[in-house]
Amino acid sequence: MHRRRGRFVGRLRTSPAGRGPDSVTGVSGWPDGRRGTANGPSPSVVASVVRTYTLRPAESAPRLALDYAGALDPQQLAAATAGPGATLIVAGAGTGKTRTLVHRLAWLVETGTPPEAIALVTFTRRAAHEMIQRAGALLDGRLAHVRGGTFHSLCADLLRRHAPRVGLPPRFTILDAEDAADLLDLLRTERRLDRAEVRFPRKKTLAAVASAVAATGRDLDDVLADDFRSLLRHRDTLAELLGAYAARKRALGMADYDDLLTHTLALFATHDDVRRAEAARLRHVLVDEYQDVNHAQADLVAALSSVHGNVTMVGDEAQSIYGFRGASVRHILDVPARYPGARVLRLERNYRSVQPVLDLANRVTAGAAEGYAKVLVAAGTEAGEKPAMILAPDDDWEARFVAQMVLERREAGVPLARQAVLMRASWCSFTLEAELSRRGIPFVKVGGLRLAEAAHVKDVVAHLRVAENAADTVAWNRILRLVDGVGTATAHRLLAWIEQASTTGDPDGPGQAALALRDATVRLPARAADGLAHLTATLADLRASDAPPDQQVERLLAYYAPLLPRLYPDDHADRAADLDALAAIAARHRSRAAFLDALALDPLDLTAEASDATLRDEAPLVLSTIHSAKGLEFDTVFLLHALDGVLPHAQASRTAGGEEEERRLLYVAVTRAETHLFVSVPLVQHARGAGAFLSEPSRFLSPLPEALLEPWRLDEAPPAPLTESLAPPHLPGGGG
DNA sequence: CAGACTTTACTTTTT
DNA sequence: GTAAAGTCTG
Repeated sequence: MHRRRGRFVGRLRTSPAGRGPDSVTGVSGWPDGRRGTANGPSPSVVASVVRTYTLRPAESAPRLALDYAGALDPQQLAAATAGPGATLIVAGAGTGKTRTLVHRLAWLVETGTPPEAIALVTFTRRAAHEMIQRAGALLDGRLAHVRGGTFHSLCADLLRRHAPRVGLPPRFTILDAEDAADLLDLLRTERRLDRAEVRFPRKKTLAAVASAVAATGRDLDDVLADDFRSLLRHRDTLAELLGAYAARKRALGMADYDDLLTHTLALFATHDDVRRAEAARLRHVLVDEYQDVNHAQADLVAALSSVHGNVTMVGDEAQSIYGFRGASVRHILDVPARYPGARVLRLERNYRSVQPVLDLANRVTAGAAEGYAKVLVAAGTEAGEKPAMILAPDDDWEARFVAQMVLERREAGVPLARQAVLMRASWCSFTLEAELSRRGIPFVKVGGLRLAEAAHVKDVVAHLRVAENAADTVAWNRILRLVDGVGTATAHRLLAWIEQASTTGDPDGPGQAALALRDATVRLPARAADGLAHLTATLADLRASDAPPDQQVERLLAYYAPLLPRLYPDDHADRAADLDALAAIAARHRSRAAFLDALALDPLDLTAEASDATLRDEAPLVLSTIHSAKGLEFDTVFLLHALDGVLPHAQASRTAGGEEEERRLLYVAVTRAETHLFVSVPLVQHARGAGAFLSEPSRFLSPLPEALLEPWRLDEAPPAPLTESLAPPHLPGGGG
C-alpha cells in the first residue's frame, strides 16, 4: 500500500467555539474521491501483474472476511480503515473506541499486515488481552499473534534482549514502587538523613520525586518548583541522593518502572541499529489511551514507529486522569505537530449511554476551567432514567442501599457482572464490602491493595528474586530480616558485604559467594546461625534449580511457611492460604524469570485468581476504583462517596491542575454507565478518633443540578437485629 | 543488638 | 486503622 497519506484535515477541537457535535470531521480526513479505493489493491500489486486484468469494483476487492461498513458507522469506518502513516483517533467516551480498534486490527491483518508485526500498546495488560480476545473472535485465531502489552512489559522484553547494551545484566530485577522506595530508604539511612536536624522527606516522597523526574523529562529543579515546593530547601541533598539511587540500581542490576521506559529510550539513542531493527519489526503501532502517556511514553511511540511510520493513537483528552504519574494531555494535543501530516479523526456518536446519563456527564465537563468542546449525544433512542443522587445519612446506609439496589437490578435482569460500584479511593468501599459479604453477593475488587503487594507474598517473591539476581539487595534486605536473630544492624552489615561480593569478580559466577554468604567477613549473631544456614541452603537449591516455578515456590514454602506464625501471629493461617494460591499461579508461568516479570508488571494476575471461586458460582459484581474502570462499561453504575474532599480528593488541589484532573475523574465515572447511574453521598462521615462530621457533596455537583440528577432520600426502618434474617428486603423510598 | 513495645503522623489514583 | 519512628528491656 503506497497510497499517499491523507492531508491533515480534521483537527483537535479544544474550545467550545466552532462546529457542533454533528460535524463529521473524521470522514473528511480522506481526500475527496479516495474513499472508494480504500480497500482496493494497491498500484504496486496491479503493476506486477503481466496479463491484462480487469479490476473488480473497488468495494469488493480484495475480498475481506468482515463487513466493515456494515459493522461500523462512517466515522468508525474511516478510523478502522485509515491508510498508512500517523492517525490520531479522538474518541469521546462510549463512542465505540474498542470496537473500532478491534476492527482496525482485523482490517490491518486482512489487508496484509502480519499480526506479529503489529504492536498494540495499552496501559494495562488486561486492556490488551480484552482487545486481542475481541479481535480474535472476529477473525478466528489469526489475531492471536498480535503483540499486545503495556508500555512497561514491552520495554522489559526489549531490555532483556539488549540489557548489556545499557549496562544491565540480562537477569536484572524489576523494582515495583515499594521496592524503589525501600532502596531510596536504604540510601537515606546510609546518609544519616533519618537523623538530620531538618526533617527529611520520607521514602515514598523520595520515590515520587524520582519518578516525576524520569516520567516527565523535566530536571529536578523544575519538578521541585512545580510539584514539591516544600522540598526546595533539600535540593542539593536530593540531587545527590537521586544520583546515588541511579548508580546503585545500575551497579546491582535493578530497574524501577520508570527505568524500563527511560533505559529503552537510552538504548535507542545510543544504538541506532537496535532502534532501527526493533522499529522495523513493527509494521504498525497502535496505542490506546494516548491522553495518558507521559513524556517517556510519547517518545517511545515515536521511536517504535520510526521506521514504517504507521502509528494509530487513540485517546480522549477529556479522560486524562494520570497526571500524577507524569501523563500530560500536551502529548495528545501535540500529535499534529509531532507527526506532520497525521490524520485526525473523531468518533462522536455515543453508543453506550442513555441521554440523561450523558446530560450529567456534559454538565460535569461544562464547569471545567478549560472548555471541552465535546457534547456527548446518545446514538440510541431509548429515553432512559435520570441519574439519582442518593442522600444517605452515612456510609452504612449507603452500603445497604447499594447492596439492595444491586439485587433489585439483578431481579430486573441485569446480571451482577453488568453492574459496577466505582469509587475514588479503595477504602471508600470497605463498608460496602462487609455488607456484600453479609448478603452473600459475590464481588471482585479491582484496584487498591493487591495480593502481590501483601507483605507475605512479597517475602516469598523476594527469595525468588535473590535466586535470580544475587545482587538484588532490596530483596536481600527483606529476607534477611525474616531470619530469627537478624535485625537492622546485622542486615546492614550483610548487605554491605553482599554488595561488595556481587559487584567484584566472583570465580563461581556472579553472586555465588553472596548467595551462600560464604567467606563473609561479617560478624554474625550466634542465635541467627541456624536460620541463616537454612536460608542459604534454600537459596542455593533455588539458584541451581530449573524446575517449574510452582515447584520452586513449594520448595521455598518448606522454608518460609514455618516462619509465618512468628512473623504474623494474628493471621498466619490466612496468609498461608494465600501462598498456596501463589504456587498455583506460579504454575502458569514457564520459568522463574517469567513468573517474576509477570508479578512485577501485571499484579492483576493475582486478583483474578482470587475471584476464581466466585466465578464458578455467578459472575460477580465489580468493585473498582475509577482509575481501574477506565475503558470499561456497565449497565448500572454506583458511584460511592461523591464527597468534597474525596472527589475531588483533598490532596489533589495541592498541585497545579490537580482539581481539574479530579473533575475528569468524575466524568470518567459517570460515562461508564449505560442505563442506570446512582451517585451516593454519605452525609455524615465517621472520623477516625471519636465523633463524626458532616460532609458536603462534591463541588462538581453543587449546587445540585436537580434537573439532571434526581435527589433520593433513604427511608428505612432501623434494622431489628433479632428478626433481621426473617424480614424481607425493604425497598428504599425512591423518587424525591 | 534484636525485638517487643509505645508514640506519632498520615491516609489517592497505578505500571 | 496503619506505617514509620522512637523507647525500653533482656
